[in-house]
Amino acid sequence: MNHKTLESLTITTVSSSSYECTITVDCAVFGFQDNELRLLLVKRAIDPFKDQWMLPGGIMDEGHTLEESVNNVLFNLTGIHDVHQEQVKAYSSVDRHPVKRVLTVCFYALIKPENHPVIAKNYVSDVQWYSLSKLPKLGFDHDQLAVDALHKLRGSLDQNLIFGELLPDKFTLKELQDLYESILDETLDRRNFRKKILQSGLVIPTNEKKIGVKGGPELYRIKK
Amino acid sequence: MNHKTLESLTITTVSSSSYECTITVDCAVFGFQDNELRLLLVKRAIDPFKDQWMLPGGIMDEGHTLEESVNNVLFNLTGIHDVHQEQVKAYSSVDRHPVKRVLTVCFYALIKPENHPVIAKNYVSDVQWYSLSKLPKLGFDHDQLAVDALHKLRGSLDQNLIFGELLPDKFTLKELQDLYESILDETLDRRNFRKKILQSGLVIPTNEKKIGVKGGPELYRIKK
DNA sequence: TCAAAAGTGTTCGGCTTACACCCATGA
DNA sequence: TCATGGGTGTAAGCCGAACACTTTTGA
Repeated sequence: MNHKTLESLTITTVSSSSYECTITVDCAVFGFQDNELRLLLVKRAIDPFKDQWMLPGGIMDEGHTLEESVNNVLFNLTGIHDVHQEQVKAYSSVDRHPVKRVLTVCFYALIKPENHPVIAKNYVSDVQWYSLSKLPKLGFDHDQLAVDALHKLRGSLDQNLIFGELLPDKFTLKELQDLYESILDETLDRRNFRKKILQSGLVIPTNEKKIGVKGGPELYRIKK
Repeated sequence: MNHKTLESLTITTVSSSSYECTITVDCAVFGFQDNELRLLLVKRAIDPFKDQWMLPGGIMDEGHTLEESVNNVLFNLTGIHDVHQEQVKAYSSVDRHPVKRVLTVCFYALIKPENHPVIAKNYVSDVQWYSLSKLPKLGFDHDQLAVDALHKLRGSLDQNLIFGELLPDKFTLKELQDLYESILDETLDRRNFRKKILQSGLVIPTNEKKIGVKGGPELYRIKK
């Protein structure tokens, strides 16, 4: 443990002399496209890390919470708006930003890409959905943030109905299974998967069939 | 969604004009004492929230990470040092501190109270271990932080060997079970609990018996 | 008509749950 | 000696894992 800063902490109430630090939010936006899980990356148009891919991120603005700032940042960089997000973790290494000290809180969000066309805005020169298996090297420490966000997403698979955020209103069980397999990065038994999902009662058939697909699969929707 | 601050975010790289904000850390320190889980609280000696109980907390100091700051804060307020902690969540409501805007990252830590005598230091007038069932109303939004920290602790019960941080080197299975029951807030079947723990292989007998207790229970220790 | 994908049930093993009596010890 | 707590085993139900064939549809 480091006690070098003992003195600096004897004033422990918040006052105008407190050390302040820039706070940013970054967001791992996941979408399900072409039957696989994808991550939304932006290419940065300015230094540092000019022309490198990274998670969309930006400063937390005055008078707004972290969550509100995530929405603002996503809109300003990619045009995406009104997403629900979950907090992953705060990162505080003193050297994670080369110019000045920055504390970052990372989030993940789940969206349906077909409902959210993306466009590069402001200091971003490009926006792309990347397959998780083909991610480029990311700027800053965003490789780590992306890994942590995926782990968090995985961990919440059982609890939440996260698929509702990622799939269209009507979907086949095959699509749902592909989504699960993408997130977990493992293959699942089709019969056991169907049994588990249908027994949960969270997904119900619509009595419609998806056309243009061999086998004529039933379409399902989230209950309620 | 609120787009009022669109303009303020068009400059999204970090610059000297970025909005800055005081960052603090708070820590829910859990200890196992008198066969129940307890939470370490400090009584604040200064305004705001003078004379109210709360989680120990303080500012993140320049040149140190959040984790290092937690250790510094705990040492400066309670004398506790060198604890391992886990991050719970960041809190960013704009009005959570009555004087100025403060972003707080909350942690939890697990310690053995008998190894960490506590003393009130600096702006703290008292330090006490509180049974979870008898917590007072806490200052700031610390009621919420405490609940969230306990949930996080609960969630990590299965994965980690967290008991190693909370129990003495040698302990009885009854003590371990009491710890689990305290954290989960439910009663467990004694035989099933023993079976599960012993089958896991993470706990092994020492061939010593605890004296001063009826029944003469065997003492166990964490493997390796 | 053929290739591809959808749909469907059963068995097995392991894990969790419920449950009651005897033994060791301190008071 | 007695009251308290420690220690032990078995049976039943539940859940997850493994596994193959028939039906539907688009090409």
